Amino acid sequence: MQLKIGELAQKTHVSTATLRYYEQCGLLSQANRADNGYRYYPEEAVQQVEFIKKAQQLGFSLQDIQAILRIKQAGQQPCGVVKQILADKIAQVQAQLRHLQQLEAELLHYQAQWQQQETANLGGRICGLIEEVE
Amino acid sequence: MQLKIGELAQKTHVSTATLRYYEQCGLLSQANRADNGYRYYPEEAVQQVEFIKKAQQLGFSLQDIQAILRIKQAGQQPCGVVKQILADKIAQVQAQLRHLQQLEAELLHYQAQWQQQETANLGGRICGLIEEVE
DNA sequence: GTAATCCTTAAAGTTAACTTTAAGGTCAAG
DNA sequence: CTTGACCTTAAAGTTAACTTTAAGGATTAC
Repeated sequence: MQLKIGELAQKTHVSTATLRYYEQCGLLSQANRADNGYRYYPEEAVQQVEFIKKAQQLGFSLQDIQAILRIKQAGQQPCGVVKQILADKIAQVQAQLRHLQQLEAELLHYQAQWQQQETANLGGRICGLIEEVE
Repeated sequence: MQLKIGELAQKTHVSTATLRYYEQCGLLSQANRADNGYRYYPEEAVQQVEFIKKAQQLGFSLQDIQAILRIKQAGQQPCGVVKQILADKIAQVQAQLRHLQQLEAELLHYQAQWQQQETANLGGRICGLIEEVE
């Protein structure tokens, strides 16, 4: 069951233009072409696009993702270069995790602080911020 | 001890052009001006710039960071709107944490798998990836 | 006092990741 | 057999977050 580009677009919620762009960037290479020139994608393309989107949400650039995809696709015969890329990526992810956890703690702290104030004495005071929120 | 823009730039490893740009975006407002027009920053500006950089590394846009800064600066009199922004931000951060943890697990899995192969039977085989690495 | 270094602004240029436009070929329905 | 939805490419436009350039005034070092 091969997918035309529009079908892949629908399934992944990514525009056809973006899919062609990903191909151009080397993130999505395996589209077979029919005689009329149409691209036909295998089912796995759906997971691949979803992976790209997820990785992007985590703050990776398309170049980063290309490197990660190479790692994933290698699967069987890795070499030193690729291992190094993977080790770097893991270190980055772990650093990011630590920072995010710290930010989470900070934000939760503010939330808790405000919850307290709410239940305390803020009778009819106006929030000085509303005007600045666009 | 007020800092000139170049001094703030040195302390934060952010270019003077970027600092002016942040001011223009409303992320850095409190620079006092001397008679000659020079900006003079209070010491706290250093933490503020560092916060911006950290948040950025976590994948927040300058707009996001503006919203977070408002939350932090509010500190005392929050209102419903701001609380909502904070709650959203916490949810986002937590979702991001979950995804990152999953990615970490995946990458660690590949790393472990490869380590095993290494110690096994890969006698003199060439890594099929090297050519593809640009 | 003059050269190097720092500051000012406004505006143009850059890169990533797209989106939009233009100009055209293909296919399925009526 | 033509209309509308889908596909093709190449190229130009967009947005965020900067950087660079240009033109000029202020400060510091000798």
